[in-house]
Amino acid sequence: MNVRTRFAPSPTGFMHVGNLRTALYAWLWARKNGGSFILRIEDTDQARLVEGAEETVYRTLKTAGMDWDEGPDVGGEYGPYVQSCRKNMYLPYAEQLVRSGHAYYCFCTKEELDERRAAVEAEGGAFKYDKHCLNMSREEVERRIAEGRPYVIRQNVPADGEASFDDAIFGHISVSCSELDDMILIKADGMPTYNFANVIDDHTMAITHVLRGMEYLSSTPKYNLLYDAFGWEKPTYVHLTTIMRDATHKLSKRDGDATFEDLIKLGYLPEAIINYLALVGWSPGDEREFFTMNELIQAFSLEGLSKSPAIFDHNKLRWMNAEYIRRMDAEAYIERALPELKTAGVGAMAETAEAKELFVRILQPRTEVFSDIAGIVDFLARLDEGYSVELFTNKKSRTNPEVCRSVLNAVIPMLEALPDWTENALHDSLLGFAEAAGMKNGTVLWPVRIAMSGRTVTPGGAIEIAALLGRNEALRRLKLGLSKLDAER
RNA sequence: GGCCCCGUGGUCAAGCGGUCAAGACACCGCCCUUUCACGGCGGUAACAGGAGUUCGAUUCUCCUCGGGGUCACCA
Repeated sequence: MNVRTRFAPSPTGFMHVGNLRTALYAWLWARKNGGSFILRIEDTDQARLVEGAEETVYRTLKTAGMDWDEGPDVGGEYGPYVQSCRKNMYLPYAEQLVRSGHAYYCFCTKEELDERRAAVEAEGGAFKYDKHCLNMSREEVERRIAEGRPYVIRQNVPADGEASFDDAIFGHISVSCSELDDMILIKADGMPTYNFANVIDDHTMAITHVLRGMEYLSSTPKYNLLYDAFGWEKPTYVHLTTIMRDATHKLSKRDGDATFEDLIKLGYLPEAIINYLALVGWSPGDEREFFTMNELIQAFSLEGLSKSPAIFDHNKLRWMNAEYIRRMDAEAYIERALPELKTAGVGAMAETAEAKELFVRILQPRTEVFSDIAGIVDFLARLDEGYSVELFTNKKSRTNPEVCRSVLNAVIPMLEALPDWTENALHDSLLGFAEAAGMKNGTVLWPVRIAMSGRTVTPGGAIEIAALLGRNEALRRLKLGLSKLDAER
């Protein structure tokens, strides 16, 4: 079988990660089977169009590493790929259903319907269209159409019997026809509804596997009535579980959950996001966790798809992103980190090859997300001189104000006399002093690092920081630290 | 509310009648160490509840409970 899958977003805004995962699974399934992945834009709701949303879809898919064989921008044999451009294709199919008795014209206005709905709901009932226009004579229908009265075309759902379909992961789903409403196929503006356009498009585009969100699970039996009415072969349905923010809320842009592009801006790597996302709701069945796109294509299977919703775990995404960052080579890392260093105001410190290497060494194992960097290194650009003298006291390093004062008093002139301000020289000098003084390394290095950073937690240690700061600034900070200690006496 | 779907540690998730119920994230402890991080080692922690079926249920069935979805001229 020539597998054809599609991703059919409506251009109503940004692409959240749930959508992206749907696209990913559809893409993987097509690629795994040597089939085609089709991009289709579902813009039948003219009121909800959002400027630029289509480009966002293209951009997101591309940076996520997915390509498409057919779509609005690349064309294809089954075009057009934008539903509004296919507008004229749907009506004939709807009329065919009218002729075969599977659909009918309806002249009830939205206002009338709202009224009836309100009345029924006021009594606690669930409104269902009452087939009010079903038995209108042909002549009457034609007369009204000739008068120019607005109308819709509705599906004529049988009064009884079962509607059902088979889902690749949920199995047989069956619902009684009496539960089903006569859904609108063609709207008053002549546009098809999503429900109808979907059936027509999936069929005319020869889609073999429909991967889409869970929210369509309960309406799919209705679609199948349509397939049966046309006598068409049904695609394989694969309904994907929802990605949740927590146990009771799904992820949504509206509630401030990050979109794919938000995550990219925050400094997440596309490969890490995709890798993580693939694992939310799908398992390869073994213990592997790291996948390249090609490995995902190999490993992907419908059987590995989960039936229950999954909560999006930012924590784990962060961890996975950190893993990807650690695996970058130094060159790629510094290229990505440099802009962050610049915004932190330490770009000038990262100009030489040695300095770059040093930054990579201290930063790469500590970077979970690139946007973290600025906050980690900003102290290098500017010392917050108001730091508390209490920072000098650290039990594990066996320091107290008295010890720190004497260390700094000894170390400042020693470093001033250092011929070369290099990591090696600083290392030998500082550790040599510790040994000579019979102190733990930490006892010497702690006050030096605190004075130079004003922080208890820093990337790298005293030696690295001193090297980065350079002789003048490092000594200035050491002297400042000493004077703070003296002032406390 | 009707209908549909789901229910293994805090989270992801393996399991598909017989397991001491994997693994990962997070958390905790220890080691390494120039703080933190990285790395190494170890630990806490789960089959929602109740009936069945069966020699035997996490696994099959039913009920309860919990959660989600859906009931638009939105997709």
